Amino acid sequence: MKFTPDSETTRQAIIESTADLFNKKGFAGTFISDITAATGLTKGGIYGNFKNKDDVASATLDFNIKRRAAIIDRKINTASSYREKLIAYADLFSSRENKVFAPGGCPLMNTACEADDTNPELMEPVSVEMARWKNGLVAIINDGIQAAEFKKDTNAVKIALTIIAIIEGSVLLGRALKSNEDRDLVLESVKDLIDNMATGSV
Amino acid sequence: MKFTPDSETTRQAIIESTADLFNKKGFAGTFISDITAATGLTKGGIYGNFKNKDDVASATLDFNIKRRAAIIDRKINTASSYREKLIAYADLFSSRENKVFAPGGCPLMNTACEADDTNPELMEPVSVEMARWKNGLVAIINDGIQAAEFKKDTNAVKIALTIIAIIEGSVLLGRALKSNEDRDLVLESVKDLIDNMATGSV
DNA sequence: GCCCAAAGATACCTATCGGTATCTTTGGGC
DNA sequence: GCCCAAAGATACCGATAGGTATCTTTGGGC
Repeated sequence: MKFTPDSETTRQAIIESTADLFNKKGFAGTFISDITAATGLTKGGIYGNFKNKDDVASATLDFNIKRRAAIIDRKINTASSYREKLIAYADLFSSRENKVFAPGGCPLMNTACEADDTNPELMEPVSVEMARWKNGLVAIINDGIQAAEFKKDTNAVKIALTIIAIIEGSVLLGRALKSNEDRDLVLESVKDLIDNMATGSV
Repeated sequence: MKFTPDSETTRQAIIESTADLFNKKGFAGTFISDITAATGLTKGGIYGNFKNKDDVASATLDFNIKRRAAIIDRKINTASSYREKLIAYADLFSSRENKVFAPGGCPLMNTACEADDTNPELMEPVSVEMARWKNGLVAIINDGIQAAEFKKDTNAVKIALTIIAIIEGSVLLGRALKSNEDRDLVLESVKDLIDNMATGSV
């Protein structure tokens, strides 16, 4: 049976009800039987809408990445100053808000860890999104420098990467130490970092 | 056939030749066939020395964690001042030295990402080691405060966690962005963090 | 050099993996 | 209300997963 994507709504339903699965259990740890169980469909239903398991996995990863990005972008856009935009990042990932990720944690980190040495196809969108994240932060920082919110001698790329590192690191720490307090404490360092490059600070 | 651990040297050989495998491909992604291929043994040889795949995986994880800790501890102990000890951390994880991890990256991060929602047994040693890492850093910082190397108002736990976060984040960034430059740039922030809490700085 | 315990090889088992071929249902156009 | 395309269910496939039972080799004690 040649693969022809027919029912776009079913396809979307499969993606949505499988997004958490792949994020939690990973690519190798998620089986077609998990997918049929989660969707209530049978193999026929899955393979009528996707070429194979890889295909479901990439669609799902794409969905998780886009959802994450949308949540972040929405919040960032409401902030007025560049400083606030950066602060918003730290808040967004705190245990209080905690709605950036699908259950299972950051899809970028999860996929990077698993696919890195095994699945370049799955790794590619992660690299692309990570670069987008970095560039977005760099742009905010550079704009903030232009607007005299941040010091002129700020290394935008270094700060941008460090913010990402602290955020992702906080997610890892929170999970490994099973501690929201530790996670939130780390995220305060993002604010310190921003305060340090703000004009007016020493 | 009841399991009795017989040949300690074979057992160790299996662990050593499988350590990289599990770290790269993960628990679900590594098969018994991979283990026999890597060791040159047959199933009989494996199952004579290990109860099951879980057993090989935990032994391997334990090995990777201990190896990582040994490399770190050795280097930290050579540093004379507390400040140098902390600086040594950042250097240790830079792309120049790069010998902390088994191929496949940080076993703590890798295992945390995969096992977190699926395998509490495998997750446990990760939590233990992460706590040990945190406590070790906190101790160094507190000692440094006592020795007047660091400011009195330093939040030791926060700095310790942030150092870990930046280090682990740098590993993730390096892999996702396929960039050693970015990875090393992030690690400079660890030094900045230390400089900021050093007495003598503003 | 014989003997025997134990390490490891061989052969085999069941379950389930990803995937496919075919049958059945269903709902919109006429 | 009949017809038909297409969505999805059923039934099946070979390969291989993890694991076990049994055979074979081997080296140390005597």
